[in-house]
Amino acid sequence: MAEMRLTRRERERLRHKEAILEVALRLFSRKGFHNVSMQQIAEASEFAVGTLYNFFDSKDALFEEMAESCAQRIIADLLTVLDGPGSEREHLASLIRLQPKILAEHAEFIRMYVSEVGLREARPSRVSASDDFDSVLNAKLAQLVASGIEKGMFRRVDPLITAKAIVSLMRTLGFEIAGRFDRNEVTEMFAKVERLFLDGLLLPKGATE
Amino acid sequence: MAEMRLTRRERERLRHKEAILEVALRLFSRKGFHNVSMQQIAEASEFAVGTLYNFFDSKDALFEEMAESCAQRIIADLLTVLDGPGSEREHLASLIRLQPKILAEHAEFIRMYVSEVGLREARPSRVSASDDFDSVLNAKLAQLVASGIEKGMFRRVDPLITAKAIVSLMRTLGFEIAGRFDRNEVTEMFAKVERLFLDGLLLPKGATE
DNA sequence: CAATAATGTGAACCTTAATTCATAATATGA
DNA sequence: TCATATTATGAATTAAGGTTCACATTATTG
Repeated sequence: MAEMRLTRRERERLRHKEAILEVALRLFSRKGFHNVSMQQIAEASEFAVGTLYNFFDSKDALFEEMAESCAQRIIADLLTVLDGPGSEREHLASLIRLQPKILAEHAEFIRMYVSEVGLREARPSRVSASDDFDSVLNAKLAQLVASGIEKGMFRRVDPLITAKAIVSLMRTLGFEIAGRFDRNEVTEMFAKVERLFLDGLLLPKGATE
Repeated sequence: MAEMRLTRRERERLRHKEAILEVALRLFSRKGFHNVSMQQIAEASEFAVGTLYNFFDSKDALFEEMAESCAQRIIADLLTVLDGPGSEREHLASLIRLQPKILAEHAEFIRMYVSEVGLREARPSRVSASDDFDSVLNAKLAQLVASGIEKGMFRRVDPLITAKAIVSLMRTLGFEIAGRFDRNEVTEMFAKVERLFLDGLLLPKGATE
Protein backbone atom coordinates (compact mmCIF):
# COMPACT_ATOMS: atom_id res chain seq x y z
CA MET A 1 0.00 0.00 0.00
CA ALA A 2 2.67 2.54 1.00
CA GLU A 3 6.14 2.93 -0.51
CA MET A 4 8.10 -0.23 0.08
CA ARG A 5 11.64 0.97 0.67
CA LEU A 6 11.90 3.72 3.19
CA THR A 7 14.96 5.85 2.92
CA ARG A 8 17.41 5.87 5.80
CA ARG A 9 16.05 9.24 6.84
CA GLU A 10 12.48 8.13 6.85
CA ARG A 11 13.34 5.12 8.93
CA GLU A 12 15.23 7.25 11.43
CA ARG A 13 12.36 9.64 11.65
CA LEU A 14 9.97 6.81 12.31
CA ARG A 15 12.18 5.45 15.06
CA HIS A 16 12.31 8.84 16.67
CA LYS A 17 8.59 9.27 16.52
CA GLU A 18 8.04 5.89 18.09
CA ALA A 19 10.55 6.63 20.80
CA ILE A 20 8.63 9.76 21.66
CA LEU A 21 5.34 7.91 21.73
CA GLU A 22 6.86 5.32 24.01
CA VAL A 23 8.05 7.94 26.47
CA ALA A 24 4.76 9.79 26.30
CA LEU A 25 2.90 6.63 27.12
CA ARG A 26 5.00 6.05 30.18
CA LEU A 27 4.61 9.58 31.48
CA PHE A 28 0.91 10.00 30.74
CA SER A 29 0.25 6.64 32.34
CA ARG A 30 1.93 7.62 35.57
CA LYS A 31 0.76 11.17 35.93
CA GLY A 32 -2.22 11.74 33.68
CA PHE A 33 -2.58 14.04 30.70
CA HIS A 34 -2.68 17.36 32.53
CA ASN A 35 0.21 16.60 34.83
CA VAL A 36 2.75 15.96 32.10
CA SER A 37 4.29 18.88 30.25
CA MET A 38 5.79 18.92 26.81
CA GLN A 39 9.04 19.88 28.53
CA GLN A 40 8.99 16.68 30.49
CA ILE A 41 8.29 14.58 27.45
CA ALA A 42 11.11 16.34 25.67
CA GLU A 43 13.60 15.75 28.44
CA ALA A 44 12.64 12.14 28.94
CA SER A 45 12.87 11.37 25.25
CA GLU A 46 16.07 13.39 24.87
CA PHE A 47 14.69 15.68 22.22
CA ALA A 48 14.00 19.37 22.32
CA VAL A 49 10.50 20.74 22.77
CA GLY A 50 10.50 22.12 19.28
CA THR A 51 11.26 18.70 17.92
CA LEU A 52 8.08 17.31 19.41
CA TYR A 53 6.11 19.86 17.44
CA ASN A 54 7.98 18.68 14.41
CA PHE A 55 6.26 15.35 14.81
CA PHE A 56 2.92 16.32 16.31
CA ASP A 57 0.70 19.33 15.79
CA SER A 58 -0.10 19.72 19.46
CA LYS A 59 -0.02 18.01 22.81
CA ASP A 60 -3.53 16.80 22.13
CA ALA A 61 -2.52 15.29 18.85
CA LEU A 62 0.40 13.55 20.47
CA PHE A 63 -1.85 12.05 23.08
CA GLU A 64 -4.38 11.04 20.49
CA GLU A 65 -1.88 9.22 18.35
CA MET A 66 -0.39 7.42 21.31
CA ALA A 67 -3.78 6.23 22.51
CA GLU A 68 -4.74 5.12 19.05
CA SER A 69 -1.68 2.97 18.54
CA CYS A 70 -1.98 1.34 21.94
CA ALA A 71 -5.65 0.59 21.57
CA GLN A 72 -4.99 -1.07 18.23
CA ARG A 73 -2.42 -3.40 19.73
CA ILE A 74 -4.73 -4.47 22.53
CA ILE A 75 -7.70 -4.98 20.28
CA ALA A 76 -5.59 -7.14 18.01
CA ASP A 77 -4.67 -9.34 20.97
CA LEU A 78 -8.27 -9.75 22.02
CA LEU A 79 -9.60 -10.49 18.59
CA THR A 80 -6.98 -13.15 18.04
CA VAL A 81 -8.47 -15.08 20.91
CA LEU A 82 -12.11 -14.35 20.21
CA ASP A 83 -11.89 -15.20 16.56
CA GLY A 84 -9.95 -18.40 17.11
CA PRO A 85 -11.45 -21.91 17.22
CA GLY A 86 -13.37 -23.33 20.18
CA SER A 87 -16.77 -23.35 21.85
CA GLU A 88 -18.36 -20.30 23.43
CA ARG A 89 -17.38 -21.51 26.82
CA GLU A 90 -13.79 -21.98 25.75
CA HIS A 91 -13.70 -18.58 24.15
CA LEU A 92 -14.91 -16.98 27.32
CA ALA A 93 -12.39 -18.86 29.41
CA SER A 94 -9.58 -17.98 27.01
CA LEU A 95 -10.53 -14.36 27.08
CA ILE A 96 -10.34 -14.25 30.84
CA ARG A 97 -7.08 -16.17 30.88
CA LEU A 98 -5.63 -13.74 28.38
CA GLN A 99 -5.90 -10.89 30.84
CA PRO A 100 -2.65 -11.43 32.72
CA LYS A 101 -0.73 -11.25 29.47
CA ILE A 102 -2.52 -8.11 28.37
CA LEU A 103 -1.98 -6.51 31.74
CA ALA A 104 1.69 -7.40 31.73
CA GLU A 105 2.10 -5.77 28.36
CA HIS A 106 -0.33 -2.91 28.41
CA ALA A 107 -0.96 -2.15 32.05
CA GLU A 108 0.36 1.38 31.79
CA PHE A 109 -1.91 2.26 28.93
CA ILE A 110 -4.97 0.73 30.49
CA ARG A 111 -4.53 2.70 33.66
CA MET A 112 -4.18 5.93 31.82
CA TYR A 113 -6.97 5.20 29.42
CA VAL A 114 -9.45 4.55 32.16
CA SER A 115 -8.64 7.60 34.20
CA GLU A 116 -8.10 10.02 31.35
CA VAL A 117 -10.65 9.16 28.71
CA GLY A 118 -13.56 9.03 31.10
CA LEU A 119 -16.57 10.47 29.33
CA ARG A 120 -16.57 14.20 29.53
CA GLU A 121 -18.24 16.83 27.56
CA ALA A 122 -16.30 19.68 26.04
CA ARG A 123 -13.61 17.51 24.63
CA PRO A 124 -14.09 17.22 20.91
CA SER A 125 -10.69 15.72 20.34
CA ARG A 126 -9.31 12.74 22.09
CA VAL A 127 -12.30 10.44 21.90
CA SER A 128 -12.27 9.34 18.32
CA ALA A 129 -10.44 6.08 18.08
CA SER A 130 -9.73 4.70 21.47
CA ASP A 131 -13.33 4.37 22.44
CA ASP A 132 -13.92 1.79 19.79
CA PHE A 133 -11.93 -0.18 22.30
CA ASP A 134 -14.83 -1.00 24.57
CA SER A 135 -17.57 -1.07 22.02
CA VAL A 136 -15.67 -3.55 19.89
CA LEU A 137 -14.98 -5.80 22.84
CA ASN A 138 -18.47 -5.50 24.27
CA ALA A 139 -20.09 -6.28 20.97
CA LYS A 140 -17.92 -9.33 20.37
CA LEU A 141 -18.51 -10.64 23.86
CA ALA A 142 -22.24 -10.06 23.75
CA GLN A 143 -22.35 -11.92 20.47
CA LEU A 144 -20.46 -14.77 22.11
CA VAL A 145 -22.83 -14.98 25.04
CA ALA A 146 -25.90 -14.77 22.84
CA SER A 147 -24.58 -17.58 20.73
CA GLY A 148 -23.88 -19.67 23.82
CA ILE A 149 -27.42 -19.12 25.01
CA GLU A 150 -28.86 -20.15 21.68
CA LYS A 151 -26.97 -23.42 21.86
CA GLY A 152 -28.38 -24.04 25.32
CA MET A 153 -24.96 -23.72 26.87
CA PHE A 154 -25.61 -20.63 28.97
CA ARG A 155 -28.53 -19.46 31.04
CA ARG A 156 -30.80 -16.95 29.40
CA VAL A 157 -29.16 -13.83 30.77
CA ASP A 158 -28.94 -10.54 28.95
CA PRO A 159 -25.92 -10.84 26.65
CA LEU A 160 -24.95 -7.19 26.62
CA ILE A 161 -25.18 -6.79 30.38
CA THR A 162 -23.14 -9.91 30.83
CA ALA A 163 -20.52 -8.66 28.43
CA LYS A 164 -20.31 -5.40 30.28
CA ALA A 165 -20.05 -7.17 33.60
CA ILE A 166 -17.05 -9.12 32.39
CA VAL A 167 -15.35 -6.22 30.68
CA SER A 168 -15.84 -3.88 33.59
CA LEU A 169 -14.53 -6.38 36.09
CA MET A 170 -11.46 -7.10 34.03
CA ARG A 171 -10.84 -3.43 33.76
CA THR A 172 -11.30 -2.78 37.45
CA LEU A 173 -8.96 -5.56 38.41
CA GLY A 174 -6.44 -4.48 35.82
CA PHE A 175 -6.64 -1.05 37.26
CA GLU A 176 -5.87 -2.23 40.74
CA ILE A 177 -3.19 -4.66 39.77
CA ALA A 178 -1.30 -2.57 37.27
CA GLY A 179 1.99 -1.81 38.89
CA ARG A 180 2.69 -4.76 41.12
CA PHE A 181 3.77 -7.26 38.59
CA ASP A 182 3.51 -10.64 40.17
CA ARG A 183 2.40 -12.70 37.25
CA ASN A 184 1.36 -15.60 39.46
CA GLU A 185 -0.78 -13.49 41.67
CA VAL A 186 -2.45 -12.00 38.64
CA THR A 187 -3.10 -15.36 37.07
CA GLU A 188 -4.55 -16.63 40.31
CA MET A 189 -6.88 -13.66 40.47
CA PHE A 190 -8.30 -14.20 37.04
CA ALA A 191 -8.77 -17.87 37.73
CA LYS A 192 -11.18 -16.74 40.40
CA VAL A 193 -12.94 -14.50 37.95
CA GLU A 194 -13.34 -17.40 35.62
CA ARG A 195 -14.86 -19.52 38.36
CA LEU A 196 -17.21 -16.72 39.29
CA PHE A 197 -18.59 -16.15 35.85
CA LEU A 198 -18.52 -19.67 34.54
CA ASP A 199 -19.82 -21.53 37.52
CA GLY A 200 -22.31 -18.97 38.66
CA LEU A 201 -22.99 -17.55 42.05
CA LEU A 202 -26.01 -19.37 43.44
CA LEU A 203 -26.28 -23.06 44.19
CA PRO A 204 -28.52 -24.94 41.74
CA LYS A 205 -32.22 -25.05 42.57
CA GLY A 206 -33.23 -27.01 45.63
CA ALA A 207 -30.46 -25.92 47.91
CA THR A 208 -31.77 -22.40 48.37
CA GLU A 209 -32.94 -21.08 51.69
CA MET B 1 -21.61 18.19 69.71
CA ALA B 2 -21.49 21.60 67.96
CA GLU B 3 -23.25 24.78 69.04
CA MET B 4 -26.97 24.34 68.79
CA ARG B 5 -28.22 27.76 67.69
CA LEU B 6 -26.38 29.17 64.74
CA THR B 7 -26.56 32.89 64.33
CA ARG B 8 -28.20 34.30 61.27
CA ARG B 9 -24.78 35.06 59.84
CA GLU B 10 -23.48 31.59 60.38
CA ARG B 11 -26.51 30.11 58.73
CA GLU B 12 -26.15 32.38 55.73
CA ARG B 13 -22.51 31.53 55.45
CA LEU B 14 -23.29 27.84 55.50
CA ARG B 15 -25.90 28.23 52.79
CA HIS B 16 -23.42 30.09 50.65
CA LYS B 17 -20.79 27.46 51.12
CA GLU B 18 -23.21 24.72 50.19
CA ALA B 19 -24.36 26.65 47.14
CA ILE B 20 -20.77 26.84 45.99
CA LEU B 21 -20.21 23.14 46.58
CA GLU B 22 -23.35 22.40 44.60
CA VAL B 23 -22.17 24.42 41.65
CA ALA B 24 -18.69 22.97 41.86
CA LEU B 25 -20.11 19.49 41.79
CA ARG B 26 -22.05 20.21 38.65
CA LEU B 27 -19.11 21.77 36.82
CA PHE B 28 -16.49 19.26 37.89
CA SER B 29 -18.85 16.47 36.93
CA ARG B 30 -19.32 17.76 33.43
CA LYS B 31 -15.82 18.89 32.61
CA GLY B 32 -13.40 17.31 35.04
CA PHE B 33 -11.17 18.93 37.61
CA HIS B 34 -8.60 20.47 35.29
CA ASN B 35 -11.13 21.85 32.87
CA VAL B 36 -12.98 23.97 35.37
CA SER B 37 -11.47 27.26 36.52
CA MET B 38 -12.12 29.09 39.73
CA GLN B 39 -13.43 31.88 37.55
CA GLN B 40 -16.08 29.61 36.16
CA ILE B 41 -17.12 28.38 39.56
CA ALA B 42 -17.33 31.97 40.71
CA GLU B 43 -19.51 33.05 37.81
CA ALA B 44 -21.79 30.06 38.04
CA SER B 45 -22.30 30.48 41.76
CA GLU B 46 -22.63 34.26 41.46
CA PHE B 47 -19.81 34.99 43.86
CA ALA B 48 -16.47 36.62 43.22
CA VAL B 49 -13.30 34.61 42.93
CA GLY B 50 -11.98 36.07 46.12
CA THR B 51 -15.05 34.87 47.95
CA LEU B 52 -14.32 31.30 47.03
CA TYR B 53 -10.98 31.63 48.74
CA ASN B 54 -12.84 32.94 51.71
CA PHE B 55 -14.44 29.54 52.02
CA PHE B 56 -11.73 27.24 50.74
CA ASP B 57 -7.96 27.39 50.97
CA SER B 58 -7.42 26.33 47.39
CA LYS B 59 -9.05 24.74 44.38
CA ASP B 60 -7.79 21.40 45.62
CA ALA B 61 -9.37 21.91 49.00
CA LEU B 62 -12.66 22.86 47.40
CA PHE B 63 -12.65 19.72 45.32
CA GLU B 64 -11.70 17.63 48.30
CA GLU B 65 -14.51 18.90 50.45
CA MET B 66 -17.05 18.44 47.70
CA ALA B 67 -16.00 14.85 47.08
CA GLU B 68 -16.02 14.10 50.77
CA SER B 69 -19.53 15.32 51.33
CA CYS B 70 -20.90 13.47 48.33
CA ALA B 71 -19.21 10.22 49.20
CA GLN B 72 -20.62 10.37 52.70
CA ARG B 73 -24.15 10.72 51.41
CA ILE B 74 -23.80 7.75 49.09
CA ILE B 75 -22.17 5.55 51.67
CA ALA B 76 -24.97 6.34 54.09
CA ASP B 77 -27.51 5.19 51.50
CA LEU B 78 -25.69 1.96 50.90
CA LEU B 79 -25.16 1.11 54.51
CA THR B 80 -28.80 1.66 55.29
CA VAL B 81 -29.64 -1.19 52.98
CA LEU B 82 -26.74 -3.46 53.85
CA ASP B 83 -27.22 -3.13 57.57
CA GLY B 84 -30.97 -3.64 57.43
CA PRO B 85 -32.76 -6.94 58.08
CA GLY B 86 -32.93 -9.82 55.62
CA SER B 87 -30.99 -12.78 54.28
CA GLU B 88 -27.76 -12.48 52.34
CA ARG B 89 -29.61 -13.06 49.14
CA GLU B 90 -32.12 -10.36 49.95
CA HIS B 91 -29.40 -7.96 50.90
CA LEU B 92 -27.67 -8.51 47.62
CA ALA B 93 -30.87 -8.04 45.69
CA SER B 94 -31.73 -4.88 47.62
CA LEU B 95 -28.32 -3.47 46.99
CA ILE B 96 -28.68 -3.94 43.27
CA ARG B 97 -32.21 -2.57 43.29
CA LEU B 98 -30.98 0.48 45.15
CA GLN B 99 -28.80 1.52 42.26
CA PRO B 100 -31.42 3.40 40.21
CA LYS B 101 -32.15 5.61 43.20
CA ILE B 102 -28.49 6.27 43.85
CA LEU B 103 -27.88 7.04 40.22
CA ALA B 104 -30.83 9.36 40.05
CA GLU B 105 -29.50 11.30 43.02
CA HIS B 106 -25.77 11.10 42.64
CA ALA B 107 -25.10 10.39 38.99
CA GLU B 108 -23.09 13.55 38.51
CA PHE B 109 -20.77 12.82 41.34
CA ILE B 110 -20.23 9.22 40.37
CA ARG B 111 -19.23 10.17 36.87
CA MET B 112 -16.74 12.68 38.08
CA TYR B 113 -15.42 10.48 40.80
CA VAL B 114 -14.63 7.67 38.44
CA SER B 115 -12.91 9.77 35.85
CA GLU B 116 -11.09 12.10 38.20
CA VAL B 117 -9.99 10.06 41.13
CA GLY B 118 -8.46 7.33 39.05
CA LEU B 119 -5.34 6.21 40.81
CA ARG B 120 -2.44 8.40 39.93
CA GLU B 121 0.85 8.99 41.51
CA ALA B 122 1.98 12.50 42.28
CA ARG B 123 -1.27 13.51 43.81
CA PRO B 124 -0.88 13.63 47.55
CA SER B 125 -4.12 15.45 48.11
CA ARG B 126 -7.47 14.45 46.79
CA VAL B 127 -7.38 10.79 47.68
CA SER B 128 -7.99 10.83 51.38
CA ALA B 129 -11.63 10.43 52.04
CA SER B 130 -13.47 9.54 48.91
CA ASP B 131 -11.58 6.34 48.37
CA ASP B 132 -13.00 4.87 51.52
CA PHE B 133 -15.98 4.81 49.23
CA ASP B 134 -15.00 1.63 47.42
CA SER B 135 -13.14 -0.08 50.18
CA VAL B 136 -16.07 0.30 52.55
CA LEU B 137 -18.52 -1.03 50.00
CA ASN B 138 -16.24 -3.82 48.84
CA ALA B 139 -15.56 -4.97 52.36
CA LYS B 140 -19.23 -5.00 53.30
CA LEU B 141 -20.18 -6.88 50.18
CA ALA B 142 -17.40 -9.41 50.50
CA GLN B 143 -18.49 -10.02 54.07
CA LEU B 144 -22.02 -10.56 52.82
CA VAL B 145 -20.99 -13.05 50.20
CA ALA B 146 -18.72 -14.92 52.59
CA SER B 147 -21.54 -15.20 55.04
CA GLY B 148 -23.88 -16.47 52.33
CA ILE B 149 -21.35 -19.12 51.37
CA GLU B 150 -20.96 -20.25 54.95
CA LYS B 151 -24.69 -20.78 55.19
CA GLY B 152 -24.62 -22.89 52.04
CA MET B 153 -26.63 -20.30 50.17
CA PHE B 154 -24.00 -19.33 47.60
CA ARG B 155 -21.44 -21.24 45.64
CA ARG B 156 -17.92 -21.24 47.00
CA VAL B 157 -16.64 -18.34 44.96
CA ASP B 158 -14.06 -15.86 46.13
CA PRO B 159 -15.96 -13.26 48.15
CA LEU B 160 -13.72 -10.31 47.42
CA ILE B 161 -13.60 -10.94 43.70
CA THR B 162 -17.34 -11.30 43.63
CA ALA B 163 -17.78 -8.08 45.53
CA LYS B 164 -15.53 -6.29 43.10
CA ALA B 165 -17.37 -7.75 40.14
CA ILE B 166 -20.64 -6.37 41.42
CA VAL B 167 -19.27 -2.99 42.41
CA SER B 168 -17.41 -2.49 39.18
CA LEU B 169 -20.41 -3.43 37.06
CA MET B 170 -22.70 -1.10 38.94
CA ARG B 171 -20.19 1.64 38.51
CA THR B 172 -19.72 1.01 34.81
CA LEU B 173 -23.43 0.98 34.15
CA GLY B 174 -23.92 4.06 36.27
CA PHE B 175 -21.27 5.72 34.26
CA GLU B 176 -22.98 4.99 31.00
CA ILE B 177 -26.44 5.80 32.16
CA ALA B 178 -25.71 9.01 34.00
CA GLY B 179 -27.33 11.73 31.99
CA ARG B 180 -30.26 10.07 30.29
CA PHE B 181 -32.64 9.86 33.14
CA ASP B 182 -35.24 7.33 32.24
CA ARG B 183 -35.91 5.76 35.57
CA ASN B 184 -37.71 2.82 34.01
CA GLU B 185 -34.92 2.02 31.66
CA VAL B 186 -32.47 2.16 34.51
CA THR B 187 -34.56 -0.08 36.71
CA GLU B 188 -34.92 -2.56 33.88
CA MET B 189 -31.18 -2.62 33.40
CA PHE B 190 -30.43 -3.43 37.00
CA ALA B 191 -33.06 -6.13 37.02
CA LYS B 192 -30.91 -7.81 34.42
CA VAL B 193 -27.86 -7.38 36.58
CA GLU B 194 -29.69 -9.03 39.41
CA ARG B 195 -30.61 -11.96 37.25
CA LEU B 196 -27.06 -12.29 36.05
CA PHE B 197 -25.47 -12.39 39.44
CA LEU B 198 -28.16 -14.19 41.35
CA ASP B 199 -29.04 -16.88 38.87
CA GLY B 200 -25.58 -17.48 37.53
CA LEU B 201 -24.34 -17.81 34.02
CA LEU B 202 -24.04 -21.49 33.26
CA LEU B 203 -26.83 -24.04 33.19
CA PRO B 204 -26.68 -26.50 36.12
CA LYS B 205 -24.49 -29.56 35.64
CA GLY B 206 -25.63 -32.08 33.09
CA ALA B 207 -26.70 -29.66 30.41
CA THR B 208 -23.16 -28.73 29.44
CA GLU B 209 -21.70 -29.48 26.07
C1' DC C 1 -26.57 56.35 64.20
C1' DA C 2 -21.62 55.66 64.60
C1' DA C 3 -18.14 52.33 65.34
C1' DT C 4 -16.68 47.87 64.52
C1' DA C 5 -16.58 43.37 62.64
C1' DA C 6 -17.54 40.13 59.16
C1' DT C 7 -18.08 39.24 54.19
C1' DG C 8 -17.77 40.02 49.52
C1' DT C 9 -15.18 41.92 45.41
C1' DG C 10 -12.26 41.64 41.27
C1' DA C 11 -8.21 43.73 39.21
C1' DA C 12 -3.48 42.69 39.52
C1' DC C 13 0.15 39.42 40.26
C1' DC C 14 2.64 35.37 39.31
C1' DT C 15 3.56 30.79 38.02
C1' DT C 16 3.21 27.24 34.79
C1' DA C 17 3.10 25.34 30.43
C1' DA C 18 1.78 25.25 25.37
C1' DT C 19 3.40 26.92 21.13
C1' DT C 20 6.45 29.42 17.85
C1' DC C 21 10.42 30.58 15.13
C1' DA C 22 14.95 32.21 13.97
C1' DT C 23 18.99 29.63 14.05
C1' DA C 24 22.19 25.60 14.26
C1' DA C 25 23.30 21.04 13.09
C1' DT C 26 23.18 17.38 9.95
C1' DA C 27 22.36 14.76 5.84
C1' DT C 28 21.97 14.40 0.71
C1' DG C 29 23.60 14.40 -3.84
C1' DA C 30 25.72 16.76 -7.67
C1' DT D 1 33.50 19.78 -1.36
C1' DC D 2 29.74 22.99 -1.75
C1' DA D 3 24.82 24.10 -2.18
C1' DT D 4 20.52 22.60 -0.65
C1' DA D 5 17.05 20.26 1.95
C1' DT D 6 15.85 18.21 6.08
C1' DT D 7 15.69 17.93 10.93
C1' DA D 8 16.76 19.51 15.68
C1' DT D 9 17.14 23.18 19.04
C1' DG D 10 15.62 26.03 23.01
C1' DA D 11 15.02 30.90 24.24
C1' DA D 12 11.19 33.91 23.66
C1' DT D 13 6.28 34.56 23.25
C1' DT D 14 1.73 34.02 24.71
C1' DA D 15 -2.24 32.26 27.12
C1' DA D 16 -4.55 30.50 31.00
C1' DG D 17 -5.67 30.16 35.36
C1' DG D 18 -4.66 29.92 40.58
C1' DT D 19 -3.98 33.05 44.29
C1' DT D 20 -3.64 37.49 46.81
C1' DC D 21 -5.00 41.77 48.81
C1' DA D 22 -6.43 46.52 49.31
C1' DC D 23 -10.87 48.11 49.23
C1' DA D 24 -16.17 48.07 49.15
C1' DT D 25 -20.30 46.40 51.06
C1' DT D 26 -23.18 44.69 54.47
C1' DA D 27 -24.37 43.28 59.19
C1' DT D 28 -24.00 43.73 64.26
C1' DT D 29 -23.84 46.07 68.48
C1' DG D 30 -23.74 49.66 71.98
